[in-house]
Amino acid sequence: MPTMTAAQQRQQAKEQYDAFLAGCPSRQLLDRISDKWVALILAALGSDGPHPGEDCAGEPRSMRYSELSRRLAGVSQKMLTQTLRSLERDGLLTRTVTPTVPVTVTYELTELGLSLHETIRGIKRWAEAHMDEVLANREKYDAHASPERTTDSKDRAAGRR
Amino acid sequence: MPTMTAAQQRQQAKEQYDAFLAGCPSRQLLDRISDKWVALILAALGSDGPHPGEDCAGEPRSMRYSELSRRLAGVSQKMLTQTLRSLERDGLLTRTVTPTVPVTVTYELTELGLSLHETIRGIKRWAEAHMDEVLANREKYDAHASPERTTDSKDRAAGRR
DNA sequence: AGTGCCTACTTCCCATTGGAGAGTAACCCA
DNA sequence: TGGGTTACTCTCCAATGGGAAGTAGGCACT
Repeated sequence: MPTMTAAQQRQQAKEQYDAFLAGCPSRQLLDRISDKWVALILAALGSDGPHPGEDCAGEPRSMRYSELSRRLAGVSQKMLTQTLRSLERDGLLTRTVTPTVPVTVTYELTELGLSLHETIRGIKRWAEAHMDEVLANREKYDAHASPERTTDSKDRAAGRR
Repeated sequence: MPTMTAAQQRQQAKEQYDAFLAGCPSRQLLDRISDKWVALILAALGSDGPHPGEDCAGEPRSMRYSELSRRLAGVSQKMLTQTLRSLERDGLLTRTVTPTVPVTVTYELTELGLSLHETIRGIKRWAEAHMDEVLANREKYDAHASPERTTDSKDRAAGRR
């Protein structure tokens, strides 16, 4: 068996942490929320204008599947269905089927979903306020990293442990 | 040739939207933030206690690679490195290399990263406040969906298979 | 009656993503 | 000189997600 001392520690720490993770619902939710499309669907149903200028139209309303599909056109139908189902499962939105001429399925935020939407709006605001800053940093980083590697040669005098 | 009228509309809408997406930095940032590990790294560097009880230890501090790796043990080394790099690129944290005996690399939130962390903390709070509710909804949904399909008789018109 | 199109999915296929784990460079200690 | 450290990097492989096509129920038109 190959010796492992540091790796062992790491493994141990990991198992402890994993156990903690399994029991930590806030972490589970964080993962759920961190889904790429959840935020967009919430934003759409919460009636945030998709345009950065208008922060929010304010009134959340129900939308049909096709309407959502149009609004978040980047999403595949598969993902849209999947995400909507999981959000319904979590009680963040309701799915209503009306047997009209062509079936009509509408989705609407619940109170719970609405409260999450409010929270997420904070992130949207942050993004709008700081995106140019981030973009600038990104460009600077790319420009600097290409010619010379990330190698900083300035701190060369420190031999301690 | 196969005719497509509704599909055509959809495609058109999609292209319009995609064009919009490309030009919308807030959306780009949303995607970046929605990364599974970004929030966790920010939380770690922002010194949120990993335990749900203690909301936040308050003072953000710099951490070494190995320390982060231990703290977010669920993350693979690859992902950790990758995510840290992208966050550095965006100017959300700084990476400092000290050529000690074994190299020491420390990561620290910038002011920008700190402000984002504050925003994300709101989500953490939401998760902690509502997770039990979500969990309850989820169970109810699963319990109801298992014996009979989601089919509420009128769902039948929706055409599932 | 038959053809065609509608909505809201579902299914198949394949490219990309992410995890596990081993390997690497530079350096010290015994 | 061999082992051990940190912070990565690389390779292999399974899972995820997108694109496109298929499907079910049903009306409208001919």
